Amino acid sequence: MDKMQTLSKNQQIIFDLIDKSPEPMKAYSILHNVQKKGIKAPLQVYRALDKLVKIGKIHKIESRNAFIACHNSSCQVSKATAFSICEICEKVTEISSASLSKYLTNFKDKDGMKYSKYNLEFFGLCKKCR
Amino acid sequence: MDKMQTLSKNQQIIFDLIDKSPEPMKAYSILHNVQKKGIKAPLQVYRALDKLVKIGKIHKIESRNAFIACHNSSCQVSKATAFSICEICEKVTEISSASLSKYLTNFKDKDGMKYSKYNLEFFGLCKKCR
DNA sequence: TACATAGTGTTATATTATAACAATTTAAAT
DNA sequence: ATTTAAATTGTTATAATATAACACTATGTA
Ligand SMILES: [Zn+2]
Ligand SMILES: [Zn+2]
Ligand SMILES: [Zn+2]
Ligand SMILES: [Zn+2]
Repeated sequence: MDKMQTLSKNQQIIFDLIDKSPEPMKAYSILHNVQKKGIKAPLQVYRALDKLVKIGKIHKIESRNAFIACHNSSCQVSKATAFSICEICEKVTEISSASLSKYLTNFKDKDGMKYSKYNLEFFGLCKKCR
Repeated sequence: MDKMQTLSKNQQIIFDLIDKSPEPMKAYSILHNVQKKGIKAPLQVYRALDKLVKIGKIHKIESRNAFIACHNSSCQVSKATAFSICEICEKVTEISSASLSKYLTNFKDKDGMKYSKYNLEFFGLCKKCR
């Protein structure tokens, strides 16, 4: 099912950085970190981010304007994403729950409408911060 | 349960504008619309927006950086929000589903952790756009 | 009154993201 | 192999979103 994607040079550099990061990274922090590798302009970063999001290698944490690598093969190329976010230390974890994704994928609103995509962000305190 | 909140002058002006709008409003569009009422600076808008979000009178649509009035008394002061977003016309509707909110409010992750807050955004095509 | 809390007005600045244009690389199709 | 289309890159400039810092004013409450 997963079509193998060959990343371009910039895409690979930026994906590797995000993938190694223990926390979500912001675009300009990414830029700062890849300037030594020749990526000099915001647009170069944003273009790679757009593509990486599109193919599901990373996700955007909308409430934080930050990006994390996907470690959940079942998240259907960014069509169904769920995260937990600690409001103190800002730790973000991708939630991988079959029952949750089943519930949301099948959810219908009052008019019987089903949706093609969703993003869910939970907030609370992580283990450490409680 | 709902404690009556008296809005300040700026808060009331900005809430009224958002409440009357048929679509989510962006901060600088709000600014533009209230300048004739004496609100001249972005910060005045953002401060009012922060407070209105905090007390649950409006919600922020994170994926769009836009704000809509809450019309759902059951959304527990912005602790549990769900929206449907049309990817063509950008129409946004607040979802009011007891079963959905029950499911998400009670959701526990793998470590048995419950969360104090969530925000869910569904994407698809609205009736008109299909 | 005295005090604390919330709100206001203002200027400046930080952060996040896209427009526009020219060139190059890559992948397919003939 | 040559042509063609699509994707990617590099670059400068600019748009859009959001906060810092400071001085002052209004409001609630002990
Ligand atoms: Zn994922
Ligand atoms: Zn934490
Ligand atoms: Zn609401
Ligand atoms: Zn629509």
